[in-house]
Amino acid sequence: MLGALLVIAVMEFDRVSASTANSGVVTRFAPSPTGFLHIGGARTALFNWLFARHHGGKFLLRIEDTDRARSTDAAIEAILDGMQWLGLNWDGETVFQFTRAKRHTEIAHYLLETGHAYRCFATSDELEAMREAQRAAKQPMRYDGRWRDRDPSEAPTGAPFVIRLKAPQTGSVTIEDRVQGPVTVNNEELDDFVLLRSDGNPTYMLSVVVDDHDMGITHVIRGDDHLNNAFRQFALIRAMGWQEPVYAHVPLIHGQDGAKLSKRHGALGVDAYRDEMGYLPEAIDNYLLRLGWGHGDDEIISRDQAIEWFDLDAVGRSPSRFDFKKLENLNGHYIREADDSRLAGIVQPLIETKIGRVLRESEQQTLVAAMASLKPRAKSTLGLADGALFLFEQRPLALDEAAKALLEGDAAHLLESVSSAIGSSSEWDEAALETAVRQVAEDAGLGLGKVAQPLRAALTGRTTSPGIFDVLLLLGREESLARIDDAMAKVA
RNA sequence: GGCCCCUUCGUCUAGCGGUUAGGACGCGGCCCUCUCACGGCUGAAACACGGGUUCGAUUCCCGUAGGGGUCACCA
Repeated sequence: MLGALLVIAVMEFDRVSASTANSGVVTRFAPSPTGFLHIGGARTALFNWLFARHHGGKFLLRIEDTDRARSTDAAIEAILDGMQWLGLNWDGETVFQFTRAKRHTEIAHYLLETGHAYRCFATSDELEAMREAQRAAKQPMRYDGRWRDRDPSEAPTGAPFVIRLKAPQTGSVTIEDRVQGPVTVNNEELDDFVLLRSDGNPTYMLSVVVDDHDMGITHVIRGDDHLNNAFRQFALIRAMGWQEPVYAHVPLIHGQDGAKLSKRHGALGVDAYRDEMGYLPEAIDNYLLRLGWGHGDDEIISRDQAIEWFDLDAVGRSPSRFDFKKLENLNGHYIREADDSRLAGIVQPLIETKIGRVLRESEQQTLVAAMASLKPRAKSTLGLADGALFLFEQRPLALDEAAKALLEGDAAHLLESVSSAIGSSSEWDEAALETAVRQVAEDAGLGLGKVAQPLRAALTGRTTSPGIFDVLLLLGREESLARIDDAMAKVA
């Protein structure tokens, strides 16, 4: 019953999409949920999204979950979550490919009936032997068409079979790829690939073509590891008499060493870029956009600008290497531009984890206020959290080695002078604090730095921090004086 | 191995027959400066190689080398 409804729905969809096929751009991102949304997939999704938005078209999402053994719900979650985080919203309902298996099967049988496909009874062992022989003879390894013209009655009764496409064996096909340019392959290079497995399940090659057609996809933008598949899919599309989509095969992203991106280099899930490396989504989008695509000398490109400028013709044809340094630089830029309360919201849980307690309301306000002076110093939200940590640490502060060194010598006297100078100040604002501290330095015949550094060590436990007057302001009078006292006690 | 694709500073790229080969990241120096950042100025740094075509090639063509992708009843 459900299946019947599905078929009707698909046929309906089919008709609708066919009537709109020429009027607008429809792209899709079609990940298989066998792992997280990795950075290469994210870029493919971004390009599809930008192209669709640029043309005022639609961007669809299809989960290719036909490999039941390897697909997981967790992976689906990770993909949807990652896309939302990157701001890659898709149009319409998410299509789950597995739910359309019946439709795919029907197409395979239709092809069989119309003579565009045939049953192949060759066993796995038999095919393996064939490939082994080809390997030994240094021949290209491909299915030799042994059942292409044989009568199915020659097979043992009840023997399992697959359905293969009867692909053209002569001539050639040229794909006008929007990124790769015209690419031609001789049909003899292609074999009769499997449409339907012996267990009756459709293969990826069949499913993609049918789904892309039914979903009205006009532009297939994907990694160039699929370029060879495009020729096989072409044969299938033609056998069905369908309209071919425009193809754009984007080069893959490589690691810093030029080898294919692997876990070792950062082919991690986008969630790792967020949680473990502290990147902002807009930084990742901007970086990914500039990887393999350029627009003159422009580097910092807003979302709106990207939509306006993005074009497939400007996508390069050579693979590019992933450079964390540049991503980091972009991340620093976007952190500086980000809203303070948004950043505080990202950083707060990180801080709470580190100090092992929840931030009070007043502390949350301090955190937001601290962002202005912390932002220009951070390259990641992790670093931002680390920079804010001193504000909420418990007294007496644990000093790092360099900070301890700063408190040696006559630091105690200086701190005492500072303490009484700022402690007696009626105002606790930047102007008053600066006047007071500078006066201490001048009286001691020292530069401001000689006073500010020990003070910084006392107040933050570190040797680097935002400007010393910002620190004083953020900490407040009571906490500042108490920390200075702690430090003096420690030195004495 | 067959087929397909690629090749401008270390990296990402601009260039689309005539440029002092531009920008960005990173790196060095200087400035700013209470530290670290930010910011500003500045320096070093590239057309893989060999043939053509052309008055002239980074740019067009062909090789060579190097790199990548792909050759499943996986997607």
